[in-house]
This record gives sequence, C-alpha cells and structure tokens, in this order.
Amino acid sequence: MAAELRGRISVVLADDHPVVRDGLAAMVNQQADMEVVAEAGDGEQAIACYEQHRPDVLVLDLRMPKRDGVAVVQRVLEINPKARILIMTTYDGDEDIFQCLSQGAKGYLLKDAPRQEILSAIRAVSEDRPYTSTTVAAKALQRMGKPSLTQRELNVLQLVAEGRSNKDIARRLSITEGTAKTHVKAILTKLDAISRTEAVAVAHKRGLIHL
Amino acid sequence: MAAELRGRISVVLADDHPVVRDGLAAMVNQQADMEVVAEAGDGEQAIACYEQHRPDVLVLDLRMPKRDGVAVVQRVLEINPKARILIMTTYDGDEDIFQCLSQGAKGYLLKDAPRQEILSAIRAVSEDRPYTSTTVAAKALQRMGKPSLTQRELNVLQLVAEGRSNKDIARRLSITEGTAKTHVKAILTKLDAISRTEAVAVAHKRGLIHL
DNA sequence: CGCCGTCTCTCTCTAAAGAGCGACCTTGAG
DNA sequence: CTCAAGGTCGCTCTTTAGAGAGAGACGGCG
Repeated sequence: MAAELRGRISVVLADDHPVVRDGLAAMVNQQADMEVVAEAGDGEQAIACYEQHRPDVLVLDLRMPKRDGVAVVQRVLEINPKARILIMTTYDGDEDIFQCLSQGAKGYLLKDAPRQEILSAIRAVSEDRPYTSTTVAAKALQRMGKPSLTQRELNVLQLVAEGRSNKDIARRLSITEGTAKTHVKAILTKLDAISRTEAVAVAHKRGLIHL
Repeated sequence: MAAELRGRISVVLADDHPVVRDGLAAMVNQQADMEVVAEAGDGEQAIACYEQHRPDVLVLDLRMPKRDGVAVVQRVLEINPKARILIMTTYDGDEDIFQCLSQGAKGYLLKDAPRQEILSAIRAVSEDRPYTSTTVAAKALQRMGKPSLTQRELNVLQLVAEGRSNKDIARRLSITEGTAKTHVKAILTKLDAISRTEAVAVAHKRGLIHL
C-alpha cells in the first residue's frame, strides 16, 4: 500500500489467461518504477487480491470467470472509492468498457497494444490520470447520440440472440407476444437494423451481447 | 535450425498481442531445454520468420491480421512438409482448429491453459508427437457424425449472419430467392436450428463464422 | 457405366416477423 | 402537478421465413 512512497508502483494483475499474466508480469517487472505484487485468475480472486494488497493499480481483464470486469469494478470501488483501475480487453467493441469507465475505472487498453502503451497506461493510472486510447476514444464519440437500450430491451435482445421466437420470448418473460414484438421493434429501431438477425449482428459488434 | 542438436528446442512465436508473446517468451526462456528465436506479430511475419529461422516448433495464434492461422499453416507446410506447428487459440469452439489439424498442424492448445500444459505441448510437438488437449478432443468427438456445411452454404451462412434477407442473399449470390431459401433450409437442418437467428448463434458457437 | 452429393430452380402453404397505429399505467424528474 | 419515459397490451396490414416435395445439371467415384 505504501509502495508508491518507495517510488515503485505496486500492481495487481487480474486475467484468466496465465500467458497474459506472465506477459504483463514480465513487462512490468522489467521496469524500475513498478512491480507486480499479486495475480488473480478470476473475478473473485481479483477482489480478494485487491483487498489484501491495496495496490496502486489494478489491471483488470474485462472478461473473466466467476465475476466479469464490470462487477469487479463495482465491488472494488465500494471497497476503495479511490481505487485506480485499468481495464484491459481484447475487443474494442465492448459496450462494457463504457460501463466500467462511467463507473469510475481510470482507463482501459486493448490487449493488442504495444508494450510502451501498456506501460504508460499503467503509469498514467497510477498517478490518477485517466488514460484514453485513441481507438476507444473514437468509439466513445461514435456512441454519442446513439440511443441506448433499456434493461428490458437488453433482456429481450439476449433471447433474440439465442434464436427465440417472439412467442417464445413472450412466454419466458411472462408477457404477451404483442409486447414482445413491441420490444423487438424498439430494438430494431435503436440499433438501426432491418431484421432481428441483423440486430443480433449489430449488437454483437457493439458488445451489447456476448454470444 | 540445428538447435535441436544442441539440445535446445528453438521456438518461433506468432501472435498479434505483444502481451501474449512476452508471456510465452518469458515462460519458454525460463526453461533450460527451449528458447525463443523469433517473434511475429501477424501472419505474413510468421511465414517469413519460419522460413528464415526454421525453428523446431512454430507456435501460432489462430486469429491474426494479414493472414489467419489456417492460411499460415498451409503456407508453412508448403515450405516444409515436416514443420511442427502448435496452434494456440482463445476459443475452444473454433471450427478452424480442425481445419488446421487435418492440414497437418501437430497440436493446439487454448490460451487459458496453465503454464505446465503449454510447455509440455511445446515439448510434445517438438518431438513430432501430436498434442491433444482434453477439451478439444471432446469437441472433436462431438463434431463426429455431425453434418458439415458445404462451401456454398458457408457463404450463405455468412450473409445470414450479417442480417441479410433471403432476397438480399439471392441478389448478392446471383441466384433466385428460392435457391437461397433452399440453402438456408439446409443450413437450419444441419445446424439443428429452428430459425435463422438461432442458426447464427449455433454457427458462432461452433466457430463456423466470425462476426 | 450408375450412384451420390452439390447446386440450382420451381411450386404451394402456413407461420412468423415486422410496420404503423393508438392506448393505459407507473415512476421519477421537473 | 405535469410531463416524459418505460413497460404493457391491442389492432390491422404486408412482407418474409420456413416446411415440404420435386426435379434437372454437373462432377467425382466405385
């Protein structure tokens, strides 16, 4: 916790791929000004590790077993509202990124980022400066103005993506088929899609759903 | 090229994520019996690296820019039919795995595999022994007996996944709507799906298409 | 050679999807 | 209180999807 005072940034890594953890650890530990103090392989471990070590920076994979990135961000910020979290993800289309950032994550970066970018992102976040990658910044702008789906619509969308019919969706949500259609219609409009299948494609690209 | 004679397995890494390359490199170079001789960040580099270094083992990510894993496997085996290739992928549902293996790749493994498994896979492949992970072996058995899609059907499926209507698909492929329907119908039957949207979901799970 | 798989096309018919309406109720922000 | 938004339900209408069944053309293979 006092690592920063000694001039070294303490880092906790959370990623379900041992390979990625090794890679990050190797990169970080080669730097004079930072060190890895713990690693976690899933969401629950990540929370436990954070609580135990109170690192300067928590590097967090968005997709993990047990609890996904969004849930971990929430929980960690409950523990320490000043926590500095750097989100790391493979997919630049992930809607969850924005959810994390708006919840208080200090930055994100893509896994295909070059070494230098990853390291400077960690340094930025450790100093409480938000890190903004160009690719995702562009996405954020694109997303501006675009209508967001309601919770109910997301539920329906998930079922649509599984290939359910309107009637089936209605049954599962205990509503009438007409209402299901209304929701689907709203989804199509908001996603600017002509058919439900296209809606699924668009939603998947935007990371609204995970197949 | 003669690395094996000196008792060290020479390895070339091909992955578009610097983090993963670093992780693998760190793992491999910590071992006394193997070393990384080159790294590649995309498919073309991978081929070039292989040709230049002729490593004992080529560790290859299935999804890469420029050329994907399948294409690289083909090309490398053209260069050296005895090439020992270890496929590495994130998704265990990838249909491409089977394509690679049937083309002559010696093994595959998932990125979330533990260190030991990764290392023993490299050793196995270096000795020309096929490496078979339990999870994928199970998939292979599941796939047995299941009907495979024809090339034409894959084309249609791709368009279906993009949300196109039968009429639209017909126009793009220069066939009649009736024929498009016939193909879609065949796809639904083979994938055991009720609707086109479900077919897309199933196909995506199996890695037949990449959205 | 004949068989089989693939691709192509045609037809009918039913079920589902989607467009375009209006309407009611609740909840929360102003 | 008013107004907006979300969820619910209802209606009609046209278009699309999907089941089912048949058939011709082509190429590979035993």
